[in-house]
Amino acid sequence: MNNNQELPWDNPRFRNWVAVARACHAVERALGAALLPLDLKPAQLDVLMNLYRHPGISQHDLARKLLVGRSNITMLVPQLEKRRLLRREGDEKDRRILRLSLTAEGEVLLMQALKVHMALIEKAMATASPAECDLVGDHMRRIAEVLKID
Amino acid sequence: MNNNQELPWDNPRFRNWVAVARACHAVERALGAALLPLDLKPAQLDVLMNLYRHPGISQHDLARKLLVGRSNITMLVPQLEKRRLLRREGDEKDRRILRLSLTAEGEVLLMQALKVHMALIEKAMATASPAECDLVGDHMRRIAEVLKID
DNA sequence: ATCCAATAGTTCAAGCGTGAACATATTAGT
DNA sequence: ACTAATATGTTCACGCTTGAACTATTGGAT
Repeated sequence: MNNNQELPWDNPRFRNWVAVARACHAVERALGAALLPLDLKPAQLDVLMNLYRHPGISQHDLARKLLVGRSNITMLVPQLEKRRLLRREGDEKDRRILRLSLTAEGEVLLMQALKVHMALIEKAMATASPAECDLVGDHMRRIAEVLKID
Repeated sequence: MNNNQELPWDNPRFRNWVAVARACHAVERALGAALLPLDLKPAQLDVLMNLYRHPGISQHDLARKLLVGRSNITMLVPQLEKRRLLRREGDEKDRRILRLSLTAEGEVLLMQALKVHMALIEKAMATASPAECDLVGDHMRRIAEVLKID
């Protein structure tokens, strides 16, 4: 078995990306555990966060922002609607579109969940200086750009 | 609705972490698409990569390295075993343990998959200098450390 | 020796995410 | 106006991952 190609583990970019993926995975798991008391999944929190930032967003746009399929939103939204965490209203101009927004209840739960999320991220990111932190963020935004995400 | 807590979006650490999570998600999806021709899922590639680096690893240790449940490995391994990509041998000293290792076939497929993976990572990471890249990697390894991963 | 706790792996039911196929509504071309 | 293409959301079957309950094996305590 002759290595006629460079082995990925010898490549700094590859090794560093693996570290990124592992850290991401670890944080995701920790977040899932930390949110258990609120009976909220990370994916559901992502929805609430986006509704807070973009009230009245359509399901289609929400799916694009979350990098998931449209059908996923269809499955996700009714759960949150039943729990009165969000509202779903048909657009008057375009009757294909359903516009989503947080209820007061949803906003309250979101704030509780954000405290948990923030605490976790603080703990994880505290090991780097603000400047390093920004550098990491800039790099990641560039990656998302390269892979054509808006 | 009075903001008696700092909003996460005002916190650089939080915003930057969100960028990390999004980039990770984007790369994962891109990798899944790029591996389709090889009929290999990212999770399966992770297994093959770990077997290459740690031949004879037990299923339990593999699960810990991949940050997944033990049962996940139980479901994952037989598929790869049927495709003759890996071998599964009982430990002689401890008959509870099944030791996994790549077959020659598995190693060939792994190398093909790594070419695909490398190309994607190169494309993503190329937007940063080697020094920045290492800084990102170091930060992420520290995060994994904080969240107690070995 | 015997018993008990810890460890490795498996099984199973439940939940999540996906893409393809579909229904409905809108827009553009002619 | 009529038709075709496009856009939004839903349904459904499939595969992945999980955690709890289970079996088998090992090691240590008494």
